[in-house]
Amino acid sequence: MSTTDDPGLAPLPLSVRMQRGDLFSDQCPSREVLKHVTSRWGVLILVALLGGTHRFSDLRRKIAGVSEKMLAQTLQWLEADGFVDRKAYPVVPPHVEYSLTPLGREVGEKVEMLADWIEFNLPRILAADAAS
Amino acid sequence: MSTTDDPGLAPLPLSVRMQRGDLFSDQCPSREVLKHVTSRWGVLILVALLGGTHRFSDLRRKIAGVSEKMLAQTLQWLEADGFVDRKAYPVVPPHVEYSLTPLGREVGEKVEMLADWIEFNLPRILAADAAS
DNA sequence: GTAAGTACGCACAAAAAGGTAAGTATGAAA
DNA sequence: TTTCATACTTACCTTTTTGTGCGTACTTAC
Repeated sequence: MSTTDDPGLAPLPLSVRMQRGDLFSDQCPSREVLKHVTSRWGVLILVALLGGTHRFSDLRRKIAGVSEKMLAQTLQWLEADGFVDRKAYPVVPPHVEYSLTPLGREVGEKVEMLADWIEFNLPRILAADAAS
Repeated sequence: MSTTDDPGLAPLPLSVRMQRGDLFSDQCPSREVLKHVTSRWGVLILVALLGGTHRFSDLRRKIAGVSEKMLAQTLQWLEADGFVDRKAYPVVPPHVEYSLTPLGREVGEKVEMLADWIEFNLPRILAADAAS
């Protein structure tokens, strides 16, 4: 099966698939996409891949704390959304390379800006935490 | 109690609180902040508040699908992180106004850029979904 | 001979997130 | 007089997410 594991993504009419999404409405599929992109590991994967192609185990080592299961799953979400490109070489010790598609590079950049902002402004945020 | 409900935020030494965060490392507090900001309702709250001050029930109506519980909880996270300002008027039917702090406006803008990108590019993404 | 590395899938379990319903105080509208 | 609206909190339960450990097929290094 090559379809998504999510049974909620029934075939939508073309007219709907042409429209801009609306995150404020309940049923909008953009919420699913947002979920994948902003998921715990999705953010880190996108940022990591902005730095270039990585193998599965490279990502696993770079992103401290991910389990193999979650890394695989999140990569599959991002692949299904068209953000990540997976290239598998049928060699004996498995060899798979992950990279961003053009679409993935675009979201990745937005995500990275957010991630960078948080990293850079952590001190200001922690100061707020302490004051609360 | 005015501290966070999260027992994991023990008092950190000042020297640590001055440093830039690193999302790739496991224990970095920036991951907590990221979690709040990119949480299911956090994104929507920040974007909504970029449009101006809102009352609790205004937010509830604008963000289709949030429960009161999650709205309250997410607002508390964002308040503790210094992104949201809560102003309560001690009148009989409760009246509370939420707005963004300067810090909140900064993250909010990053988040909005991501949200906008997703909404605008939904058609391209759904096309990828269909092709998978 | 045996352990390690690779890129996962699967079953089971724990943890976290989320939803629902009810309660609160009080004034105003129906 | 019953109902509604406000801004939550709390208890309880369900759903979702995440982690853990094991298995795989084969090669290389020890």
